[in-house]
Amino acid sequence: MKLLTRDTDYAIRAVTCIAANHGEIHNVGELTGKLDIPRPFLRKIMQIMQHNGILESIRGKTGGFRLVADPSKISVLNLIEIFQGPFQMDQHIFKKKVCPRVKICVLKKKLDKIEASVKKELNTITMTSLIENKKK
Amino acid sequence: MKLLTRDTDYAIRAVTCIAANHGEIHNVGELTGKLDIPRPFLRKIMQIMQHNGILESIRGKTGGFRLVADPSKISVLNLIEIFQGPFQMDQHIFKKKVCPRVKICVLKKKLDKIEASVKKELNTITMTSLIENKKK
DNA sequence: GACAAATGATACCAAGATGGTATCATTATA
DNA sequence: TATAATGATACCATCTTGGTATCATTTGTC
Repeated sequence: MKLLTRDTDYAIRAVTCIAANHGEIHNVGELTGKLDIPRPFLRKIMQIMQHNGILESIRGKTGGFRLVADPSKISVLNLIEIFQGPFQMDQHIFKKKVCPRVKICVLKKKLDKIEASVKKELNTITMTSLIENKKK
Repeated sequence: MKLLTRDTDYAIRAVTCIAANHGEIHNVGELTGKLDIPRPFLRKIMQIMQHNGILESIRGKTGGFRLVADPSKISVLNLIEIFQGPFQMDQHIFKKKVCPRVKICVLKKKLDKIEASVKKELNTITMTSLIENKKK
């Protein structure tokens, strides 16, 4: 049960890396080298983040991507939901009928509670919190 | 990121159902009817639990399965690990090189902490805790 | 002993998700 | 006008999930 898929993982790397030099334009070629992510795959990921209001793109020869959202407001949860869809860990549990003596509600409730707490935790991990404070 | 896959889900149903009548032999045909699980799939699941010391099998015409482990000591975590392998939510994160200014350790540590707490919670959900106490 | 009905062991399989690649069009700078 | 960036899409191989199918073996009952 992977919490982060590959694209989310890569996205976190890319965003933190860009956020470290906030305001500057970074192109995929540059990031590919820094982050060791396959270039075409990273391109796709960057485009998705652009569609989702995390990045802004500049086209043309000296183009690239720039952070448009506030890095202190982008959480790991945000990126997970962009790349993996709505966060839910207890899909399709006990939808069908079950042995009558089993308290399905207990399990459902406990799992829901776990889910909520994980979600909350993931939301506190912001991009800023992942960047070194010390200069150099 | 599903916490429980289908087999784990089914296994929980089956075990709780069997545990509700502890000591008795239940065959797959009976459980299939009660639990609404495809028969051959349930058979496979039961066999896996037998291999893992949860159930004991009785062969022959009046055979079936019987609970061999203490239902108060079988947790949802146990079943997850049987069907889904070792519980780890942060596989392959940041294995390769990353932008030097990014604190990869922070993310790793936070995810590890989340994982540990989820694991702990899942371990407290035992089969007994899912069975109705009231007779009938 | 033969039959029926259970499990044991395995092999197979379709659909969807994952982790990418490839291609062509468009934009903008030099 | 050539070059180098992104935009948009289509494609693709592999793995995982959620099963099915088959044949062998065991055991109770007639």
